[in-house]
Amino acid sequence: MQAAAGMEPDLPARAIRAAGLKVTAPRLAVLEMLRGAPHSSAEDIFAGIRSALPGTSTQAVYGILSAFAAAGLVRRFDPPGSPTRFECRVGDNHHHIVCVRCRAVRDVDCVVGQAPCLQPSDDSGFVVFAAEVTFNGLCKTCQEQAAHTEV
Amino acid sequence: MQAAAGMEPDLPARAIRAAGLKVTAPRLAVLEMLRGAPHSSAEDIFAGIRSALPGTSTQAVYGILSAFAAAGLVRRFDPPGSPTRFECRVGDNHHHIVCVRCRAVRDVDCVVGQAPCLQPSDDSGFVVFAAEVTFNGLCKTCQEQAAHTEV
DNA sequence: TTAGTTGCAAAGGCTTTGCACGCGC
DNA sequence: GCGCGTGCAAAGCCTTTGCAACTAA
Repeated sequence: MQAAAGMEPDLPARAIRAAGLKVTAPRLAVLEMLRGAPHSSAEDIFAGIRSALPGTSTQAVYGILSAFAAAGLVRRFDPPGSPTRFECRVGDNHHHIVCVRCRAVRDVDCVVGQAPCLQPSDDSGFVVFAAEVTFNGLCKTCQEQAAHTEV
Repeated sequence: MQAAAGMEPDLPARAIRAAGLKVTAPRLAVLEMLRGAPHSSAEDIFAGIRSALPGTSTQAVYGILSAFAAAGLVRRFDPPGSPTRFECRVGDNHHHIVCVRCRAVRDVDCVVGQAPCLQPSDDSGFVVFAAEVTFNGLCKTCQEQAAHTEV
């Protein structure tokens, strides 16, 4: 978000249009929210844009996110046991660490490099499009708290 | 765990008891069903054991599966967009290919070997317990059908 | 103008929770 | 006998669907 003179490139609007979708206020709000807060759930986004666009409903957010995901504008991510998250980073095949305690999500790049685990040892006739890697762990904060709890 | 004369080893019962859980008819049925049909959902299992144990309810199945998962007897697997699946294979870190069309699930071992992608490039202070790798693809059958449909 | 989007309402699927009865140990 | 596990009922959360009004193009 760089202030500029005259006409801004307005990246979000361009991205939406480039994806073949119409540019609307709710869509802009959703995309900008997602740029600022990756790994947001539909509910998070709804809460985040509610103040700016009071008329927008949860279902509208779901619809927008579905449209974005279908257009390849955002990527879905389903952490086990919590609602679907969305993020803007698409194209690069990064993965996620999820804290099993506080559900925090963090991006990580795979050790292997560009195309990480895209090659299963035995494809069994499957054609593989993409690989989702989810690391389950404990974030730093939760490690400390868990040490105190001492289960 | 060697087969013995006279008394059957009764693996499922032993496994349940070894996990510190009481052995009951529904639990045996669930575990045996899972041995024969890996990647079953709670609903699948419910349907599978209903004939043998008509009194067992869906909620009971959920409870049993939760207890098994907590005891490390079974492993949960959440394919994006479909209900949670369960499987008996635990300990070995195998992964899954999911057909995006028919939702079929297949086990695969990772290319890397024993501890596949357990080492994220940047752990950010996280302690990683496990890595879930999910390959999204198209199974052989769906490939052929998709070729005809020709989207 | 025209097609795509939004708003509103409602339903749907999957899963969890609460409490009394029953069974394994 | 004791305590865990089950059965039954109900609610909960997340998400999708349907239709009318609206707005971007």
